[in-house]
Amino acid sequence: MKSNKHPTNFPSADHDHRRCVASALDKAESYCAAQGVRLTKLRHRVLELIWASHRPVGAYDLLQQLTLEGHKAAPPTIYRSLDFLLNNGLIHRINSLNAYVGCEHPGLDHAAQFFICGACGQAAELDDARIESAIIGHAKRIGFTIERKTIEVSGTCANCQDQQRDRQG
Amino acid sequence: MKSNKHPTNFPSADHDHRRCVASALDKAESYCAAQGVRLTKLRHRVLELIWASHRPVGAYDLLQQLTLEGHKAAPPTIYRSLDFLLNNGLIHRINSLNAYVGCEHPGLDHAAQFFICGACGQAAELDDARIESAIIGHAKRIGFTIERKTIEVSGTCANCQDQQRDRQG
DNA sequence: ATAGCAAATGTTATAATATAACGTAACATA
DNA sequence: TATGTTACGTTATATTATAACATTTGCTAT
Ligand SMILES: [Zn+2]
Ligand SMILES: [Zn+2]
Ligand SMILES: [Zn+2]
Ligand SMILES: [Zn+2]
Repeated sequence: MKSNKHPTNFPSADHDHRRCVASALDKAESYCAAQGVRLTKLRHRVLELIWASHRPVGAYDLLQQLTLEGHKAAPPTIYRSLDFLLNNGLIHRINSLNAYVGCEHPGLDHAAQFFICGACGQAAELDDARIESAIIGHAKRIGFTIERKTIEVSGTCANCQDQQRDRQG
Repeated sequence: MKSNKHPTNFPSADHDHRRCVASALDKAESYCAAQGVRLTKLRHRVLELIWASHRPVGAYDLLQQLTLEGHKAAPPTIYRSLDFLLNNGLIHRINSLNAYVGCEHPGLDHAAQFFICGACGQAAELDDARIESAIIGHAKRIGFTIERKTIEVSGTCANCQDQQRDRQG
C-alpha cells in the first residue's frame, strides 16, 4: 500500500517522465536562445542523457552512453559539455556522489538542496526557504560572504520506505 | 583594521593552535580508550597531520607528509587511517574539496555544517540548530529518513574580507 | 561565395582521488 | 607460546578529472 501522506519532490514510479524530459529540453533551448549561447547537438544530447532519469549520473556513465551510440568520445568531450551545462545552470553537480543531475528550475534564480535516496537512487531538488534562510542567517552573523552551497541529504525516501515495509509484511 | 564585530568559528591567525592540536589528540585518545578501539601510532600521526591546520587536507598531501617523514606509505595506508578516523567521528570529509578536516566535537552527537573560506582555506565547523532543524523539518514533511548530511558553504570569511579591504585601501 | 576568426570538438596523454586483493606483522588473550 | 584477529605493507588497478594541442564547425565581413 502506498501512503500518499507525504507531499514530496521525489517523482513517483509511474509519473510521466517523458514530460519531465521534454520540459527540461524545452526550457534549456529557450534559455540558451535567450542568452545567446549555443546548445549544440552534443550538449543537447548530454543533457537529454542526464535527464534519462532522476538519478544523478556519473561523467563516465554518460561517456559510455555516447560511445554506445557510436559517438567517438573521450573524457574531455563529456566534461566540456558538463561544464557548459553547469555554467548555464542547466544541471547540478552532486558532490557526495561525483555525479550530475538535471536542474528543475533552469534559468531561474534559486537555492538548490538535494535529498538523495539510497534505495531508488533518485535525487529530489528543493528550494526550501527555511533551509536557505537558516544558512544565509548564519553567514550574516559570522560575516561570511557566500559563493557556493552544497546541501545534500542522503537517506531513504518515503516511497522506498513504503516498499520496504510492504516487502517485509 | 580588524572588525571583531562578527562572532565566528573561524580561528584567528594568532590563536594558540598548539592548544587545538593538543586538545584534539587528547580527546581522540580518551574516546578511543573508552570505545575500546585502537588509536595506533599511524592513526594518531595521521590525525595529528590533519590537525596541522584548520584547512581541509587531501589524502595525497597526507601521504606525502608521511613519506617525507620516512614512512613507507602507499595510498591504502592513508585511506585506511582516514576510514578509521571517519568511522570514529574524529574527522570529517569535505565532499566539495575531496579533503579531510579534524572534528571539533569528537565523541559528541552533533550536526556538522561547514563554512569554507576560499581565501585562507580554513573550514569552520558549526552545529547550527536552525540549519539542522530546517533540514530535519523538511525531511519529516516529505517522509524522508536521513542517514548522512553534506552541508558545505563556500565563500570568504570575515577575517579575509577585512584583509582584502585593508589591502585595497 | 569565401577568407578569416572564434568557438566547439577531437585526440592523446596524464593528473588526482580511491579501492581491490593478497601477504605480512603486530597485538590480544587464553 | 599457540591462536585468532586486527592492522599494516605492497602491488596493481579503478574512478574521476584536466592539460595541451590539433581539427572541425559555424559565424562574420568582405
Ligand atoms: Zn521524471
Ligand atoms: Zn527512493
Ligand atoms: Zn587552531
Ligand atoms: Zn578566511
